[in-house]
Amino acid sequence: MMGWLGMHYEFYNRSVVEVARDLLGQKLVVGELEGIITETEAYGGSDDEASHAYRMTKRSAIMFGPPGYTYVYLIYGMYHCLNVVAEDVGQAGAVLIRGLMLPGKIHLNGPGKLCRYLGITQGYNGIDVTCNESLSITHGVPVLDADYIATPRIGISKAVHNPWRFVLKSEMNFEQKFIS
DNA sequence: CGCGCGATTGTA
DNA sequence: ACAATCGCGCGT
Repeated sequence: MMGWLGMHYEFYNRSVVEVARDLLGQKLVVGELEGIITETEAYGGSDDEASHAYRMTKRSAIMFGPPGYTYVYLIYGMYHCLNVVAEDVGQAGAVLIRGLMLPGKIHLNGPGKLCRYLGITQGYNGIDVTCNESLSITHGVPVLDADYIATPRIGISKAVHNPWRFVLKSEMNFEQKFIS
């Protein structure tokens, strides 16, 4: 395919923590909607108790498969979460997309709100984002080391200390406007 | 086959 | 703080 600006297989075929970090600033395109990824989290395999792929199950099997595929799951019976599989085949890993900045400064903070706005449901599970029309990830804005922070992951009860959540600093400022 | 819980969010 | 809401995973 000529003129394809999307991230390639090799981009996702790396350490899931690196992929999570490097997805910051990239552009997520879903149908007619698009936005810059502002927040991610890395989830691993048998070494990560907080991950669905801590053990291989029917649901988490896709996290063991080839990188670059979507992993969409239902959480709390009412919200969906969008992930992109990382690491090589046989090595589990996926990046949770937690924040998106749309044109017009519309900020989707939170994985559930993000999927609800974009219309992402279970039908988006198992899509190869490196060659798909309805959902793709392309080059966005440059992100320097000084532009993001790493923190512990949100909403988990195990492996709580791993600093595998990545947030663009501009989003941190954005969030802080709503405190107090 | 039954049961508890979760990578969340909006409301009180 | 807490309810909403349901499919998955694990134990029986």
